[in-house]
Amino acid sequence: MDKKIVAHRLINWYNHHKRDLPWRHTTNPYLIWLSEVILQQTRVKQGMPYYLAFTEKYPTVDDLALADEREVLRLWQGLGYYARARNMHATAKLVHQQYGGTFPDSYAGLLQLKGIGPYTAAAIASFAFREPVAVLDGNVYRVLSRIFGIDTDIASHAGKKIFTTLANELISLEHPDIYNQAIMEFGAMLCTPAKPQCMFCPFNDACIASLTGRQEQLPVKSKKLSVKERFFHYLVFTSGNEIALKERTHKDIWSGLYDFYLVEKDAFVETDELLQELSPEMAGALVVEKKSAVHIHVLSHQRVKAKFWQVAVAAEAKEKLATDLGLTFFTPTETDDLPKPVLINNYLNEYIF
DNA sequence: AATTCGGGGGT
DNA sequence: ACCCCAGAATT
Repeated sequence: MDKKIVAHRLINWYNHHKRDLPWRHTTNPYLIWLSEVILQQTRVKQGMPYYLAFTEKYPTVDDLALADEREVLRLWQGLGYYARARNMHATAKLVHQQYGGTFPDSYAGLLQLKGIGPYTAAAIASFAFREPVAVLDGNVYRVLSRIFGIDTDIASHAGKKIFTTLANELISLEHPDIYNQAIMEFGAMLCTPAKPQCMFCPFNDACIASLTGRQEQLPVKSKKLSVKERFFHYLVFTSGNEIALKERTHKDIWSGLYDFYLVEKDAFVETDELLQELSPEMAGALVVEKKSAVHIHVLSHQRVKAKFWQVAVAAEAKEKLATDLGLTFFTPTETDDLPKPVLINNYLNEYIF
């Protein structure tokens, strides 16, 4: 396949089939950055409402910089990979305070910012500043591996180098922004992981994968994901209409979010055992009101099995319990304003509110 | 180079 | 049940 025709065919296909997406109507680096961070490992359909919410609440990088991090995480709630939101907020503050609200205007400059890696730097540099640097995302790996029949492992150092070099040979110097949009859109809409639409593909006369029937074998990705199983015992302490929550600050899933008092064990144990272990002298002041079934919450790398015990706390024991266990009691309104994992939010909606 | 970070959707 | 998604940071 002649490398010079690839960009032309991709752009031609794109001009006829592209979706109308809001971040394609701007060259504002802030809006492009926002969309790219949201879309990291996230489908357009899932990210779209978040993009609309963030652009409405924080129209400029300065607005985002001045926001409280908890508020940013709350708006991010449900999107996952919460470090993205924390890094995004940190970068907003840096751009606001150090750069006067103006983003770096080059790939190299963007790459220095928290939460901006090779992909996102290339995306912003090309879309906002028309810098001819090729994006490498899951779509690009798939499209290029198939058209050129490259079976080098895309997770390996050698693979990344091969694809990076190839992508930067293909990029249109006249329209680097459109080329980058086009190849990703092509991968997302036509050259899909399963059942690609080869019948309608502008490369079906030359695509190595199509000609050899290896569409489903490419790209080659060596990855084995070990899924760990975890057992969470959540003690949902209530006092009147208030609920006790705790910020997750350790290095684990859901860092920065709020959940209930958590006891993790290698397997489920009984309620009595749990409360005795917690505080033998206070067990009498605690009344287990509800016990939930097992909620299985699936993450890409963990299977969390959670049981919830709703425990009423006697008024005289409330302060000591909160102090001893590092909890804070919140009203329903306050609770709603806190960022929480989907597992916790679901429980609250189902059993409390 | 391998792990760790969510949650949703497609097959 | 398994795969992927406009990846990045950490070890």
